[in-house]
Amino acid sequence: MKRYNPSEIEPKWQKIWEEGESFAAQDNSTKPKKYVAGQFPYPSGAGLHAGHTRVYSIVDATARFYRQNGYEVLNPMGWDTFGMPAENYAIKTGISPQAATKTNIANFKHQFKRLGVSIDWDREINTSHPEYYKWTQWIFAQLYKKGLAYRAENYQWWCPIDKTVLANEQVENGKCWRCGSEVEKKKMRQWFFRITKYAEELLAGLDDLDWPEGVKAAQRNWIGKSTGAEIDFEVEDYPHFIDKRNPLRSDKPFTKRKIIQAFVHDPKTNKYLFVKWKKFPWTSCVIGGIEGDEDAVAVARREILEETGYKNLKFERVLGKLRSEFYAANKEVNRDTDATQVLFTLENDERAKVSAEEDAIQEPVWLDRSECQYDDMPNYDETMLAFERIDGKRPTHKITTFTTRPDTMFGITFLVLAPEHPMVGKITTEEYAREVEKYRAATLKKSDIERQENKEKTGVFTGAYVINPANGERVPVWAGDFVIAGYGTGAILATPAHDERDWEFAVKFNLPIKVVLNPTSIDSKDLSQEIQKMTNGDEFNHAFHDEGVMVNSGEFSGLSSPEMREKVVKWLAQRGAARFKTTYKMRDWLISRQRYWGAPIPIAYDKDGNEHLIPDDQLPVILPKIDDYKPDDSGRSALAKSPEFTKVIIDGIEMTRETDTMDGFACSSWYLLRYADPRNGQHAWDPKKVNFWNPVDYYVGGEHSTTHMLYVRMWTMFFRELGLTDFSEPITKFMKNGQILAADGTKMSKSKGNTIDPLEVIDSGYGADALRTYILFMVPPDMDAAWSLQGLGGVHRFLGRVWNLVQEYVELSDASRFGPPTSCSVSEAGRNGEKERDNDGLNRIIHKTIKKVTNDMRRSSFNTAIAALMECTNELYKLKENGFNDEWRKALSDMMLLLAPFAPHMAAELFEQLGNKEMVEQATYPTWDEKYLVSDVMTIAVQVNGKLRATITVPVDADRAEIEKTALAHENAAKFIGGKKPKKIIYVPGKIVNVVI
RNA sequence: GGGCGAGUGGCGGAAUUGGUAUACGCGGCGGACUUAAAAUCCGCUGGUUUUACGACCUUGUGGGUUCAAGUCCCACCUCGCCCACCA
Repeated sequence: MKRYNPSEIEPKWQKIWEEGESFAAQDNSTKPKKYVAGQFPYPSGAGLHAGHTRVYSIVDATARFYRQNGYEVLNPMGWDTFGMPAENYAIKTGISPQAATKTNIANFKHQFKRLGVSIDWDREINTSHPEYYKWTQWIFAQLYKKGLAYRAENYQWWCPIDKTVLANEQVENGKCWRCGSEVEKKKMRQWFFRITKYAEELLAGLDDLDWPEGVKAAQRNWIGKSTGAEIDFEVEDYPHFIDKRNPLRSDKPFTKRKIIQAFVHDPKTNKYLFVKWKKFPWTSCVIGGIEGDEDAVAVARREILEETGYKNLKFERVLGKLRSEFYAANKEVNRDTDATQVLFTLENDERAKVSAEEDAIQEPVWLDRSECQYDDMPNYDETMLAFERIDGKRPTHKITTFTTRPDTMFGITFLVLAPEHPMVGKITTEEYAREVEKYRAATLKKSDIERQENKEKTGVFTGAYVINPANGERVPVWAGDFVIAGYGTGAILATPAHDERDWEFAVKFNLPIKVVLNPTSIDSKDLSQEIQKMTNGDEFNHAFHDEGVMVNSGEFSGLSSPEMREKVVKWLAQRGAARFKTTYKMRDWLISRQRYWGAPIPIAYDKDGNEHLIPDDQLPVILPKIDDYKPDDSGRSALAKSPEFTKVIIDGIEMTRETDTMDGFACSSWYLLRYADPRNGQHAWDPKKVNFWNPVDYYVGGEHSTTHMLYVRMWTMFFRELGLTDFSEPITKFMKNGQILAADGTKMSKSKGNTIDPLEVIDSGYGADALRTYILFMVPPDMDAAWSLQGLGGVHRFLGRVWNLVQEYVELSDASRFGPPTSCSVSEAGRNGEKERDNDGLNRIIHKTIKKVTNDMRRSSFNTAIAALMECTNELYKLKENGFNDEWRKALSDMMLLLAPFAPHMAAELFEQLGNKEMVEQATYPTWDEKYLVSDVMTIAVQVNGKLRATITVPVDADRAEIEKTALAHENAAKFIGGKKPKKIIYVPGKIVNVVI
């Protein structure tokens, strides 16, 4: 008897498959299609690892299963070849990425073939081949034409020593991975794809996908939708000017002076109250000095009365502030004034007597809006600023914040801007300018990791204030790096009593905490006390951020927080100060890389720096072979050093090419479509072929595919808009494969030396079949699993048993040495009810297994399917003690068909040895017949009060009464029933009798 | 902090719809074959208890629903993974 020797049969069948092109997918098939694919690999120099083996064992078992089940199956393979490793290798060794890639692909392909995977190699693609990236560039052009590819400024990591841009993962503790020097963030022009346009569609589409919930959740989280409101805060204006007619004199001392500027509006005439100076050709509003902490409004009221006699005034609001510097000749000082502007309405024109002194120098006048210019203020624009406020027009300076909790509006005690926020530079007062600038610079240097690790809040006061539009309160504005520039508006309103982060910030910088929300269970006084304790740092150290009832919120007090959210935004919206807003965490996709080894971006610039698409007939923009792959001093890729590359003529005009290349994710965002039509030289694909094969029915990939799969989805949505596909979701079912861990349960890594080399496993005598079957058997496909050599041995032993069983049968059958036929088939013996053994007859075993394996394959439960085949083998071993007969040939053949998706070489070999002319991978998958599964008896569990007390065997056609009678009569059951009358008897047909007493 | 998932023998795991928990494999023990070993084959293998039949306990912990719970509900504990100052 021949021993199982995979090293003999595996090469034999691999050769047959290759020569017969057994797995070529037919475009014009009339069969239903199944498109099965694993995420294509990056062919590294190290060759296949255990993870690859896992992915493609899952893919191949599924592909083979559907192929045997009458589907036209597309199971392609390609290479994701662009990327940093090849480029770094080239910089180090001088071996071109093209050459290294070629070698690696050849090695990967060879290794895949040794696994015996059923791939249609005619459809092989390679993203770094011009035939492929021509179309990647073409797709870029389509996106560009629709405004979905654009250039914008963006902060990038920059190493000043290497003079190169670094990716996030190349920055280690704020230092360059290569030279160890401190890196900084630099503003650079970068290319983006506008994926945010699809945010809502990407989110909504998830609901209908047959993907693992965890993967869907990760995408939802990545998209990060949140609904809230944008709220505008007027900056308390404080424009500064120097009186040009009265310039400062450097030899004179400075004095500070606080003043008010009082405006009175008469609604009847729509005029404004001013005073005209009698001795000078000046007209101005009422002006007066403030002493100490005096109330500006009271001062204004008094000054108006003193200077003009008007006394019935209604206070409207404080408008803001103006600051000026000038030389006051009469006092011989440089004066720095800080003017608070206050507006009143005239209720009636009753006047008091003005003092003789005042009367002598000035008289009141009523002016139209257009006439209102202060003669003593030289800068007309600054003057107008104050009047724009009088007119109720929009303020010139505002800060827009995003919040999900507008209900806490009345609890705002400060604002925080991201340090990078453009308003920071504009609003910061001179006094704080140095500190703010220092902080800003320090923040830009911090790596993201540092920002993450150091959770301690940092920030600086800008010196500026804004007005809370809900209650008119003055609110200080801070800059802090816990606010992220790219999210929302890069500015937040802080309600420390009701937000953890604001809380921390307030505590650290000793800012006020104002409670405006109570849990319903505690009345308002209680919570204030709690908060008081919190601020004292006692028992409580956190904010209350749940829903509740509003307090201290003006007319909104008493509303529930969700109710308030709606109402306060609507209320503010009437004044143009707020609007409902949905934001997404997801940013546009940055695709430009200052790297050589990628698909060149098909853009050129004219003399004036205008962008021009490379025309279609000049595609592809070929990546030229160069000698030195190092990026040059400009921080651009090595391509910039090639004048032949950079120079291009478009429509007769000489231009300079873009030297950035595209992110590898761009290349992998459409490869699943290219497989449907991989050799098309005229188009990216023929929609007819793509609409036949795609979307992918079964896609296998690792957990790091969240972004990859978002990008694939976005592109597909775009293609659908262009009419290039009929569908907008590219992947119908996704299987997230788990990792293979080392035997000690830790991650495999070269440095630890605990990796498993699949080729070594094959060569050491186990063979590809045992390797594949073991990998699928160890755990369900989506679970992590630790490698076990003993486990592999067990599966190898199982395959050996299958082999020996078939050998035994074949040898006996060839020699025609079967004894007289034994009645081991239910089809004959079972029906006649001759022998009890017939319940375990050949057909029953096989059909039971067919059913189990088929159903398990449909739900990708490979481990249990293989377990069923092991069980089947064990049972056949017992059965063969009674001798073989002719029925075994069919039974064993069927078993080979079930085994083929896992151990295709052995199945093919044994299927052939069993005398089948067909190839196992083309032969029809067996179906089960229920008639073999029904036995003439069944086993019923007997429970008393829910506890198992006995099992009884009854004829299948026994009726309920009979079964209950048998159950009650059972010795052990009767013991527990103890002669009592059952209250109730539950009978679950074919399974259980439960006697309740 | 947020999200997702998982806790079942000595180990990996099975139990698909609430219906005989521990399939299958590993490991362990015993046996057959062998001069011997390997390989192969056969049997036993959750715990406590019992001569035995059996009984009692057991799916992270504590409650609940139900004739019946690994499975459903509530609370808690532990672990893993992903995202993470996202307002």
